[in-house]
Amino acid sequence: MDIRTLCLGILTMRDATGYEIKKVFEDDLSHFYEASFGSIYPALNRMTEDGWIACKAEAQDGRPDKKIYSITSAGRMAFMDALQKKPRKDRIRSEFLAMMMFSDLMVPSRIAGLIDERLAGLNAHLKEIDTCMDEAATPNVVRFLRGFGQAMYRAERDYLEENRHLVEAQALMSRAAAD
Amino acid sequence: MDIRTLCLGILTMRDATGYEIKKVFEDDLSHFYEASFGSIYPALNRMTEDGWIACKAEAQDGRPDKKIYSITSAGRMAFMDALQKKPRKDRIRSEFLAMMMFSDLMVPSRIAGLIDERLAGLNAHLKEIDTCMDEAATPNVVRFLRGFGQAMYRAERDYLEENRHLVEAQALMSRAAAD
DNA sequence: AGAGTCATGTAACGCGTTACATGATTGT
DNA sequence: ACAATCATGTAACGCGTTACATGACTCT
Repeated sequence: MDIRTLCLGILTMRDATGYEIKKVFEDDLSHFYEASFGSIYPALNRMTEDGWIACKAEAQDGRPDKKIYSITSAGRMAFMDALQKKPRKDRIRSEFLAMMMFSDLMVPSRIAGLIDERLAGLNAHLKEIDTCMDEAATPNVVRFLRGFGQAMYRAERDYLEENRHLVEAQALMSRAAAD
Repeated sequence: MDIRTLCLGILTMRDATGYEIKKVFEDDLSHFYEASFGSIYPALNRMTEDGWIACKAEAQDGRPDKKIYSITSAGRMAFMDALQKKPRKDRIRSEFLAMMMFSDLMVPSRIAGLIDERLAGLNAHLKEIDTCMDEAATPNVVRFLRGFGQAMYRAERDYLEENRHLVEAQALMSRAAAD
């Protein structure tokens, strides 16, 4: 499921511009996917060529024409096919954890700083989810996805708080051994 | 932190061949990073050119020469620099969750099947971690990383078990409304 | 005054996956 | 017999990021 296919999926839900699709990525998918304009706009152009989506341009003053995309029946079929394929393994890439692996090459204050920043980020995410979870009118699916993010962030926060000593103590021991 | 830099980091811990580096990715980093030979071997070649690592070839019979890489002082400095940069945001890409977003386009049995498979995968991961967590002689850092994976897998399992109804019920309701 | 929102795009570039190529040895 | 382990690599290709280009309107 590349960005292209995901854009197509979003267009099964409603007509949208590239700009609006980006917002769906930010609002609903941000915890487990991201996409930049540099990938969204070319994706839309290509799918238009392929006949999977159609585009109506709306003139605006002082801004580029607004291009409202809608899915075609060929596009809808293509997306249904994509939903029948088995999802591939998650791709995760965490530089934070990769750095933790080398904690014995860092001074303790650096390790602590990294973990503190990470926790701050997690708490910020959680706060943000909390504020938008209250809103009624949120579809169940979006609730499910947001709740998923929430559960993961909480689990990570709890784990870090309880286990940071494993990397922080390790650094102290390596330094002690070096003396 | 690209694959190249991570290979360099692994070589701060011990000399290794490309093949062995791949195993470190599989054993210690698999929960939040992955790398294929197609990225590891070119990375090693390039870092050799750059003078960050050095290579000793060992002849073998019936197999390609074993190339044992070791980090140079220039390489060690480069890696220390990398550890001072602030880690970039995690990159996550979950096709499973992306598909869940479109649960109302799938028949209930398909949704249930996807979730069941996902749970099976999570349980398999957890089982695997359980078996290798017992081993003494596992460094604290590796414990920390494995424990991290464990905590995440458990959190996801629990979340899915408790909240799958949100996507499964949604599908039923959409279908009911369509009747 | 400055940040943020709306709105589209292109071009270069790097990164990494995938598939291919080779082939002996060891374990089930 | 068959799969897995050991061991290295290349080439094509796609995907996506990043930076750049443009510019008005609105909120603080």
